[in-house]
Amino acid sequence: MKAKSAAMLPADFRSTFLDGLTSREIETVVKAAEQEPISPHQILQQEGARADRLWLLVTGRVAVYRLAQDGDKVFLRWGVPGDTFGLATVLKRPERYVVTIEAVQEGSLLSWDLAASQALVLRCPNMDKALNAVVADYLDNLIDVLGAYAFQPAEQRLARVLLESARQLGRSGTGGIELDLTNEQLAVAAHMTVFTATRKLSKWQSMGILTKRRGKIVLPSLSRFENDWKGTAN
Amino acid sequence: MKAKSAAMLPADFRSTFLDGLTSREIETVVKAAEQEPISPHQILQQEGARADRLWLLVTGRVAVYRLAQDGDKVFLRWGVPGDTFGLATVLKRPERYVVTIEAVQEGSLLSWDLAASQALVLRCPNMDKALNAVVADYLDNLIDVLGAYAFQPAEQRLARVLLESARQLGRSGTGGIELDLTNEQLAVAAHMTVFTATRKLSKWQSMGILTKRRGKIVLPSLSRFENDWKGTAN
DNA sequence: CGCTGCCTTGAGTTACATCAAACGCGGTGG
DNA sequence: CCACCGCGTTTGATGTAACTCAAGGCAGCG
Repeated sequence: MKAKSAAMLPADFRSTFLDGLTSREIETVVKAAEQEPISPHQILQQEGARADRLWLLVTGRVAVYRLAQDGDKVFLRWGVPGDTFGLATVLKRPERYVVTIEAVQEGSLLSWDLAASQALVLRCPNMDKALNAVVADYLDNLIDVLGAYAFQPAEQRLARVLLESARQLGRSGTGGIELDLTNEQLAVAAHMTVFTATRKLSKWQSMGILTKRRGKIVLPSLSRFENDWKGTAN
Repeated sequence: MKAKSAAMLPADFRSTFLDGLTSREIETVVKAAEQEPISPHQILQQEGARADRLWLLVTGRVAVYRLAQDGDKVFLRWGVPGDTFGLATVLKRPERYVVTIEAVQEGSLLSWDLAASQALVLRCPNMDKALNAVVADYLDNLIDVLGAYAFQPAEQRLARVLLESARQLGRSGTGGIELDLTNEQLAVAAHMTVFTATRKLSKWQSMGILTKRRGKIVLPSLSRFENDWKGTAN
């Protein structure tokens, strides 16, 4: 299905990638895209496979991870509307995906196949810069993850994951910011077992700095949670 | 000191960055550079500081790390001749370094200040692509580090560090590949204490799959070590 | 009203960090 | 040539965060 115009994007749509282009270029780019719905558990790209499309998440949520040699998933980040993936398609040779991406919510994406994306790079002088910005952002983000998550105790990792996730996926509802995440999803994102995650979360709940129902977490507020948590001397 | 020509680079010099440019562009770029010697412990850039130069390591070795909030260093990678740093100078706004880099050996670098590097981006049409390639490489590397080092047991991290380091910094000598690294440097790179590193290394030595003197490790060969180590059922 | 899947709790185990202490290589000066 | 010194290294004892496994509770759905 060919996308007819930029009008198909939500009004408040923000994307690092598109922001790097002129509005005329955005028009061109969006017109060349195919739109496609996605559903939970669908694998959108697989590391090692030939990178044959560049794509942009329009709605929904995806998980970006890498497969360890022993087969389990090393979570890297969430993908939210506006995020661009499959950059290997245009900037690596041989073009192979380096990460695996799986949808975790209903949603939709815009995509460009190999030929189309390479043509766009030639046609739009700002494409290189726009891609640069996207890659640089990912790099920054990963350095943060490595520096701040990877070599810190489980509790701090979990707290950070909660904050980041709340920022990206939180809906504000009665009593604070609601997050649709199961203990297991949090555990994966914070790189720990479900058991450890449960214990920390329970502890926090009994301290009154968050509340939780099955499959849902509610933080009073971002700054509130951050302060409360730091105040508990770990 | 202005660099006079590309002739000042070693004959066998390889750089992902320069490889992305035409030979005419390389000429232009190198002519615009300043050359500077570096010595151990010298801080070449500091995270958070204003990014005011783009630079290329010509000879020597540097360590790239990030400072955690509690002040200790989170090692990210070695930098070797041909590696480019300070990319934030041209591709981030506001331009701030995101990592700290420290020299660990005598050597030299070529650098371009803020104005010069931005001018080069405008003058050389392939700069964007060349920078892209560099950033994409770093991203790949970081994903590897995250996936393979960060969430694996200490022994596997150390083995990987040895292999990577040998590849980058190893000299081949009598009896195999020699590495000038202290236990402490290895420990930092593999994110563990010196004690743990010592124990693992001693174990391997007593198994006969490597030898070590003070400040030096000798691996029989890359593939040999890799196989031997895997064969020991961890 | 029972079933299924998420969640919780506890007990046992392990890998690794921490700390204290001593060893020995390799340089330096007598 | 020997005595010394300092730093990189080694070893052991101890503590602990987090994983594993087993079992049971409970929410929400049919």
